[in-house]
Amino acid sequence: MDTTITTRQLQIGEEVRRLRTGLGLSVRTLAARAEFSPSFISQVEHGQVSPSIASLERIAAVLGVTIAGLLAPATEKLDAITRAGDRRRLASSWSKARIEDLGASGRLEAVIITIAPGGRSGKTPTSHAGEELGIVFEGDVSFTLGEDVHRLKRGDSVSFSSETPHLWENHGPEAAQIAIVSPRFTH
Amino acid sequence: MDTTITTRQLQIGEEVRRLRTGLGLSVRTLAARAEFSPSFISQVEHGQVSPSIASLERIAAVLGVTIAGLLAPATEKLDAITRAGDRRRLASSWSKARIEDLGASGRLEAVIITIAPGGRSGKTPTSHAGEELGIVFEGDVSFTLGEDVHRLKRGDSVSFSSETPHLWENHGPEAAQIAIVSPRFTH
DNA sequence: ACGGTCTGTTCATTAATACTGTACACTCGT
DNA sequence: ACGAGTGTACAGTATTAATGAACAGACCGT
Repeated sequence: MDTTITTRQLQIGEEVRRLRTGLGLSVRTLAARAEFSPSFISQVEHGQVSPSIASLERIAAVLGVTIAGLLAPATEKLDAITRAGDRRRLASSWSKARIEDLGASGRLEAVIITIAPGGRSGKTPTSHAGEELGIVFEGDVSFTLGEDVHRLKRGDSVSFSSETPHLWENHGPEAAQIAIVSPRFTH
Repeated sequence: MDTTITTRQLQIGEEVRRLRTGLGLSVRTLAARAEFSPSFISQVEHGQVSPSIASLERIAAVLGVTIAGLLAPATEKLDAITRAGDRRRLASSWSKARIEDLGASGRLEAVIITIAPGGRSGKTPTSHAGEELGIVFEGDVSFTLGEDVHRLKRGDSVSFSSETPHLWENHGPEAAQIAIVSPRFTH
């Protein structure tokens, strides 16, 4: 037989089961709605098969998620509140800035950055994988994105691919704060 | 033959091709590294096959992304700035609240909600698929999450699974603002 | 005790299709 | 004109996804 079971298949299987039981569905009813045999669903949940995208999609549809929802299962530390005065401080290479964690649970990762006057995220714009959404929480900042420099004020937001070279700076006389959120794609 | 081509398969194919050409790889070299035939890679890129998870993972590994990166490809409208006074207003069923778009590009979706005194997100806590990260931008709000009610002030943040019943309320005398970010899993 | 009906799992068999191999058409340097 | 690169088309097969039947256990009412 030699049924090879990979980690990812197990991961998907666990997520399917978690969602199915959460919806109060039995293996048979899920199978019926997705038009599969019950045994197949069981095998999927045990990671014994490597379903095709098309098959997974039919299963995901019944569970009310997209296929990506099955493949990037949320980490467990959800439902957490972080008080403004009680944030975990993160190490950083920024000059004159403090980076604090807003909770990196689930599929999102968020930090809030306090930049002292004259502080910036680096000497030159940086470029890395991923994507970011920034909201200016306090103060005035100048934000370099690619070729352009934007002056952002409280309430302004920016959504960009992290591959575009970017740089945050605080030229103003007072401390500025920006909240930055990015999607997690940890395996 | 009757080769059925689904939208999702095309989507994956386009993403594979985008990543491959971005890395300067030819169909043959990608095939060799992932240990597939060139024709198979071509078929995948054209959405003519529905590869198994295991196969897709081998391809994703060569391309330097996770499988979720292939399945939840970013939408194109990236690198956009939204000014505080220039946000697109969204329709909502909230009472005494204004919901504005912060840009739903890429894999993130963000809104900022202004709740008038006495306003709330609904009569009872709602529960739906997904996940949210909220940051109180202005004012005091009370936030119900499951059984607990939390009083949140400016700068406080909360990260939770949308499946947990939740409700936003503004009991204070002044308008409150919260920014909410969630990962997109739109097909 | 007894059916009856639900639950999920195992495993050999098969029907489907993922994947291959070969052939093709095309562009680019030499 | 050749060789070496590019990507694509298509018929075939070998893999395996998916099935079906039979299984053991839990629960219910009679």
